[in-house]
Amino acid sequence: MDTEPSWDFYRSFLTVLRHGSLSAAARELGLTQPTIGRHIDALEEAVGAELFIRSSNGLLPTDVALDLQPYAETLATTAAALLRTASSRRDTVEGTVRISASEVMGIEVLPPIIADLQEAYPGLQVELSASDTLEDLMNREADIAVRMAEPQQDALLVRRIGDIPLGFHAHRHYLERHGTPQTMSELAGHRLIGFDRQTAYIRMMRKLYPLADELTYAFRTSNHLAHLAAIRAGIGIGICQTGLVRPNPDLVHILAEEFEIPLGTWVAMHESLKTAPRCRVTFDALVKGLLNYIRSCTEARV
Amino acid sequence: MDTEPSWDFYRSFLTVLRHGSLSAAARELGLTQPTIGRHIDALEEAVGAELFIRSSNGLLPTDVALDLQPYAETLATTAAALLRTASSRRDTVEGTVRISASEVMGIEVLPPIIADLQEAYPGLQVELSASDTLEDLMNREADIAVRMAEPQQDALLVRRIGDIPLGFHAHRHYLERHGTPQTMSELAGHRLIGFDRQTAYIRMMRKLYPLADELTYAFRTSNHLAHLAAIRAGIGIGICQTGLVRPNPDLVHILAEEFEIPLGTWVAMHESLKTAPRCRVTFDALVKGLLNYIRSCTEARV
DNA sequence: CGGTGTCCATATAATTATGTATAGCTATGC
DNA sequence: GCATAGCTATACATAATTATATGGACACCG
Repeated sequence: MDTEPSWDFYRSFLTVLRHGSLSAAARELGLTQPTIGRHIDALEEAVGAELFIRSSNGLLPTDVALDLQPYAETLATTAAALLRTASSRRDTVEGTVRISASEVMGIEVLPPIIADLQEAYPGLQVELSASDTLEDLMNREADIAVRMAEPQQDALLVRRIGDIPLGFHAHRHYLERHGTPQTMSELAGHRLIGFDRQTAYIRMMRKLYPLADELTYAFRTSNHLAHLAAIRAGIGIGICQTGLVRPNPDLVHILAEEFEIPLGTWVAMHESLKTAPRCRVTFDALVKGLLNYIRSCTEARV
Repeated sequence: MDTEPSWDFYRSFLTVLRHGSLSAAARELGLTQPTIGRHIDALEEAVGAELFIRSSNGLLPTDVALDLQPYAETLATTAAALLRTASSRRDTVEGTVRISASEVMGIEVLPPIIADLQEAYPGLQVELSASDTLEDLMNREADIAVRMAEPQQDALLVRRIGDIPLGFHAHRHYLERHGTPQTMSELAGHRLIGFDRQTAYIRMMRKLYPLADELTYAFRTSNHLAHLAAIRAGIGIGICQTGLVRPNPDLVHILAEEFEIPLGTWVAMHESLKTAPRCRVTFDALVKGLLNYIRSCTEARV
């Protein structure tokens, strides 16, 4: 180990890995293709291993390169987190805050909450990662996360919001054509919208309502947004948050008395961010907004 | 945010933070003081905040700089981990593996195990971090850790080794002068070696043997090695691993029947490292070596 | 089959970053 | 009170890195 390679080489390495070519990586980083090529050469020289197999239509990563990718990704997220923290003034609510949430929450529930937040703090920029893959708060991939399962890590500031009620819903058009089931067992004859793969709360449902195992589904998707869209399109009967359909009078909550799954909700952020004003106010706004949202879900049922 | 700052600036920033001066950082990195100074200038420019207060005898970090330090430390450990992984050949046992262990384990127990390991694999370099502050396996601060508490994280490959027995020990010279206690209550009149602060197994001891609360101590230290040295020097009666005193016939295990605390022991590494040969063999060697060590502790009692 | 767009590799020129040398400041010790 | 040793800031020459320009390889398509 002669001398440590420039950390910029890691950035070039990761960008090539992501884009699959020197040229594309160069465009991404605002550099030129020969420069990126030299970086990769230098890194290969430094570690004594071939990282890419070059061809005239791109670079193919070797196994070694793939082994290194997670480290390089961590470097990138950490550098981004550092920059976020540094660029926000310490005494005012400014800068960027990165929120992680599930697709459904990020698209259906959070936008109005974030709108209010930004109304109050115009200097605050919000980066929303709406994805069902968990981002790690410990590695600072996100500053704040909305989670549907209790975060286990120490060093996290966690606030439990409550339970979002899930229930069966369908479009009025569908019910007019197929009738409205009055009991769980009547579901059997209906066009049901189901999930592709097992998630935590699907397993919970199967346990609480064993009937679910015997139902047949007309439409299945692993994407919760697609599931919701199917309900809204009148494809059939599906499960979603009761609060999501309330604004639309054409969507009907059915079997409200017979069936409900509570979906626990938490907001979490890293302990050390609680002194950063931009995180503090965002955390508080999410807590307040989600409490309101849950209240609205419950009111809808009455 | 015009263009992202060079990642090398973060390295310079961290080094200045650690050493407190541009000159010292420059020596550390093999660069020169003006270069480091320019890096800091550029980083301050990029983030729009003052990071250090310059004076003629060094640089004093601002609060902003201190906020950023943990991120920079993460960058450094990640870069080091990347380099460790990259520099080890994938098909052979070569390269550097970093082990984290407590001071006592790292100094008293592990060296012979590591010696055997390196006998078998001459190409393997071992970096031992013997410290009682936990290093985080998730952040790759270490590749493998020997822990006296069960690691809780997912994504860790954890192997429980068993219990290392702790007991009261004293030097023969001490016992000749002060007598050998035959019961727990006889400890009251003795010169005892105690701990400064509460650790997990001290709390456990107080629960199992409430007597401990009433004892008075002739010598206290929070450093386990110093505790052990005190026993070896004949200062009095103290607690240590039974296996540590066996090679020395002058050290006597007392109250063996009346008192024993089991110290649970685990070896852990990140799941993703199990395919890296250098980590795999080190993990296995630690497990095997520690199992042997525990066996030797137990035999010593008979 | 030739045109077009993509890619990488290489040589050369322009730019940038770096090292050297030096001056100025502060603390410490004799 | 002066000498020494530590530090930072600046000016300038140099070395290193970068961009530019070009050539060759491969795939796609009419």
